[in-house]
Amino acid sequence: MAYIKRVESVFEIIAESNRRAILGLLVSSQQSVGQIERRLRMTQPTVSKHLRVLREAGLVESTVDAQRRLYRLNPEPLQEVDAWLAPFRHFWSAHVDALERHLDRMAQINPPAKKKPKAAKARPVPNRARPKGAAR
Amino acid sequence: MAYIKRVESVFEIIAESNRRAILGLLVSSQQSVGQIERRLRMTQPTVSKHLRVLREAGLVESTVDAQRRLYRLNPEPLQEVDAWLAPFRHFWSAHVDALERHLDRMAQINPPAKKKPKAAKARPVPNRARPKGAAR
DNA sequence: AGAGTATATACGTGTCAAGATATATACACA
DNA sequence: TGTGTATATATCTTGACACGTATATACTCT
Repeated sequence: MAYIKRVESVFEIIAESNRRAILGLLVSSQQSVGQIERRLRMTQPTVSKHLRVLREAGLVESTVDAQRRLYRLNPEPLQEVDAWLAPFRHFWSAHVDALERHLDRMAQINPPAKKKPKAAKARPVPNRARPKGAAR
Repeated sequence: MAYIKRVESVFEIIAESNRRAILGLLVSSQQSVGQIERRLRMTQPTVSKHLRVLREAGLVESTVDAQRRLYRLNPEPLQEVDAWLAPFRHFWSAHVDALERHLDRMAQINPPAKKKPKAAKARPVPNRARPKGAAR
C-alpha cells in the first residue's frame, strides 16, 4: 500500500521459526511451494507469504516452472548474522558441540508449532570482566 | 501475569536492534543500566525492559553494586544461532569480508532508530541446484 | 473453451511486543 | 530521617505480524 517498503533486517526475518524451517529445507535442494507446504505442514497462503518475505529480503530466489515456482536458497544475506556473531565467538571459542545438537534438530524439520520449549541454561563461562565491589 | 512464561527463542530476542546494540556494548565490558541508557540514547525503562528479556533468555547476567546493577554478557545462548547458521556457511564459504564491514559498523554503536536502511544486495553466488525446465 | 492444478494476494482478526509515562523500590549519604 | 540517585515495574497505546478464509491469477491438458 504505502510506497515506502518496510525494510526488515535479516534478524527479524529469521526470527520466525517457519521461515527458518523453510530456509532449512532449501539447504538440501530447491523446492516448489507445494513441497514446502506439505513437508512443513503449513497452509499454502502461509507458505507463499513467508516466501514473499524471504524473497524480498533476498534470502530466496524463485524460478517459474510452468504453474509452479521453484524456490532456491540464497544465503548471502545471512552473512550479516554471521558477521554480527563474530565478536561473541571469542567468548565460547573453546569447543562447540552445539553444531551437532543442531544437526539432530535439523533432521526432524518440523517446527510449525508457535512456541517451542528449548532450555539452554547458563553454565558459568570464563568470566571476563567481573564486578568489583559487589558484596552483600 | 500468566503463570506460563513465554519462552522466546534466541532468534526472536536478537531480532530487536536495541537488544543487539546492548549485547554489542557488553562485548567490551560490563555496563550499568545508566551507562547503556546514555550510550544508546534509550529511556531508562526501555533499557530495563530489554535487559529483562535478555536476562531471562540467559544472554546477560547482572550483579548488584549498591544502587546500580552491572550487566555483563553471557553469549552462550548465541551458540544456537551460530549452529543454525552452520549449514548455510557452505554456500558462501569462499571468503567473507563481511566481518570487517561489521566491525566498522560495530565501532559506532548507536542504532536506536527503529528502522535502519541497510543495503546488502545479492552478488550471484556459486549456484548449486538450478531449475531444469524453466523456459516459457 | 473449460476444468483442474499451483501459487499469489486481499481481508479480517487476534496476539503480542515496544515504547512512553508514571510510579514503586532500593540504596547512599548528609 | 529525609533527599537524591539508580533501577525495576505497572499500565496504556499503538503498530506489526501471523494465520485463516476467500478469491484472483496463471498455466496445462483435453
